[in-house]
Amino acid sequence: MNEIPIPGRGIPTIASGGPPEAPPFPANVTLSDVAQAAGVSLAAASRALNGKEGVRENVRARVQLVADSLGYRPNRAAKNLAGGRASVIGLLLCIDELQNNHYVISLLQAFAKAAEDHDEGLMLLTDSRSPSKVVENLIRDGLIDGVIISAIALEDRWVEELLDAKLATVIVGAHPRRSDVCAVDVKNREPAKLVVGHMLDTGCERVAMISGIAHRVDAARRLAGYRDALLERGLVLDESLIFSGNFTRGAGWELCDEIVGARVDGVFCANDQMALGLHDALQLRGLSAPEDISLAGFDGTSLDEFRGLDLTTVVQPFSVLADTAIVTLKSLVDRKGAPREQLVQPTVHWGSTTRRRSAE
Amino acid sequence: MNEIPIPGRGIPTIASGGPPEAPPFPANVTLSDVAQAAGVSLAAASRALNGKEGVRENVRARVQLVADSLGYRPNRAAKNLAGGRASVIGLLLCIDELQNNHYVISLLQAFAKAAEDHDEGLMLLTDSRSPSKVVENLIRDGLIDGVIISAIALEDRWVEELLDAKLATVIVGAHPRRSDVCAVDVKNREPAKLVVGHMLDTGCERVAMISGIAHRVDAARRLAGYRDALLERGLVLDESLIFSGNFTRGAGWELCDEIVGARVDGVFCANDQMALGLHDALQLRGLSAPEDISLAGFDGTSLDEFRGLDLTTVVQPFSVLADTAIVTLKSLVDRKGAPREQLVQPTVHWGSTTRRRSAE
DNA sequence: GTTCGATCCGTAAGCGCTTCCATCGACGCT
DNA sequence: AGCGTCGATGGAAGCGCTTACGGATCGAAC
Repeated sequence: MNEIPIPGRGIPTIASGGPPEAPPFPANVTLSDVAQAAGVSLAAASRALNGKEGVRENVRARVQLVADSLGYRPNRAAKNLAGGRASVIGLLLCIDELQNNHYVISLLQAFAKAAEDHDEGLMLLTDSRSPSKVVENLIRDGLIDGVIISAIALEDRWVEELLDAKLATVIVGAHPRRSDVCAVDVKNREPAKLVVGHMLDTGCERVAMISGIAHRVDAARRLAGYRDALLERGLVLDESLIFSGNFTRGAGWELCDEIVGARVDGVFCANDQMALGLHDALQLRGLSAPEDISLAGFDGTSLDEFRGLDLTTVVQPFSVLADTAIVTLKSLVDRKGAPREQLVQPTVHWGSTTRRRSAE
Repeated sequence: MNEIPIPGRGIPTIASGGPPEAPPFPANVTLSDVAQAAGVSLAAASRALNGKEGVRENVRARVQLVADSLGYRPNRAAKNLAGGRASVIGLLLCIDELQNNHYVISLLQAFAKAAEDHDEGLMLLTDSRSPSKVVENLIRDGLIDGVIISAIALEDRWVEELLDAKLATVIVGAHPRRSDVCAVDVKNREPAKLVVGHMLDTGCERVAMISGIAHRVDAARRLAGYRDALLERGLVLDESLIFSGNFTRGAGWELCDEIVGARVDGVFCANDQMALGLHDALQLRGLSAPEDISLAGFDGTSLDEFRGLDLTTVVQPFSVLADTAIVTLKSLVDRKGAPREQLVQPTVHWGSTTRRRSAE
């Protein structure tokens, strides 16, 4: 079954040179090698391997089998040049965020993994040049099929440029302003409401929120979730309990005094980093969660943080996010169309920093 | 001067279509466009732009000028296919380290910037597949000129595979076992000695060290620097003051008790993250630096950490590291040869966590 | 049995670039 | 003046792939 006739392990390429010097890997197998071995033409082999029509199913299978057993790997440069997909995607993110933004790092990590899974190359693109410069490069270089862009902290100009340049683009993590761009995001509002609701249901009476950067959509949605929870329970919304943060650890740290002063018994932070900062500051003041203050965050990026803190948080399914984005981008590149906005469902990790429901 | 005759802003490509639909960017300029505009052959243009010999200097200048004014950008896919450099380099790192290892993140960031500076594309490679798989892909895909590999936390097999596959390779940050690989690293021993020496010279009498992962070369060198400082001052080396850490924040945190118990008045940590962990733990016990214990780290990755801690640390010149590595890789790719080991000089940031020399 | 259409497949033309090789002119020599 | 030499130059092949395009094959319908 597996026994496809392979033309001598030494593939019929150029004269194979002297006997003793074996190449480190089975010498490069080209599509034409595969075609020859499978007894079909170059064109047919290409069609077969790329799932295009115009090839009988049994031929396709045969070619596929031969390709596999020969260890054929398409040359991406050639593929791209000839007009096909290069199987390389770009990931555009704000380079400065890399340093301290756990969310961005998690995203990067997830995309690195997901790209491998999809057998796509991952080119790292950053905003260290002007949008138009970068976009220009991308188009001209011709070795990227599409771009995934983390809207976080990137000006809208980026998206504009990318779209105007007719590059396949998928946004991750924030709502697009334009109606012609695909976006993949996590649900923000609903889980925020869930967490805050839980805090209120388990004994908290004054739950504050440290919000994120005001103009960011995700921040707004999490805040909305917080409001929802309060309103649903008929509680009056105390605007003074909404502290404005900026998604950094420092923000949580610095807001500690104010928050303690506000005599709250619970704090929902728009992301984990702020929760961590707040937690540390509280600890320094001899206060602890959940005994003194219930604490919750968002993102799930601090779960790997060193032991000692088991934060309640809304865990972003980064790998799902990345996977979805890549699938979407691929279908965009193949002009198959794709849903404009996809929201994936996060899970809530109930850590030790919030009180658990006593009954149940 | 700038007035090179350009053949109508609409470059002579395909029929330019209707009048109103201007392309988002000056339509793709190919080398042949440039050649034509400059009045030379394709071959000559290629040679001119690539700095190869066989072109008169004035011709080269003219071609260059035309290329610039036309906004020519070589198509990397084509370039690569034809056997030239693609101007894309791979950066291989341990994907799991990305999450919590500040050093790796800084490295990544630095490389992203440096790559842009050198007009190189940056492909992110990870160790989520087996070395041979990855290497195989690289070779066959044919769109990478060479690989930079952060030896940190990667098994030696990676380097082996890469080298055996005859891929241009540069190691960053650790000493190679093989003598045929180029490496770029920061000086470890000397600055470690400097910092520890300073602690000893400014009042510390018992300086402990939290070492890094034992088998790692950088860890060993920093430890050696610590020893150097002690020995140089004729102090007896107390092995019990060397605590073994693992470069994580958690290690510093957890070693706090032991360290306090050892009644030391200074601690040199093999990296900043451990210093941070230790600092936090100390703070929680009501101890502070440098009043109670002088504290120093290594890497310089925590300087951007939220305010409140100004750690004394050996700052790795990440951008220099990245730049050097890329330059080295390029010359390797061009078969120009390169120094086998390059050590770049870090700077010491004297923060508030160590006592400053009273005089001076 | 011929004709038509659909389906499968092979031929060949590039994609944009590098590089080998032949050409060509200018120069220095006898 | 004639010849060899050498550097500058253009022509053309080809990197590995996709994709019109057209030829072959087969079944069905007349």
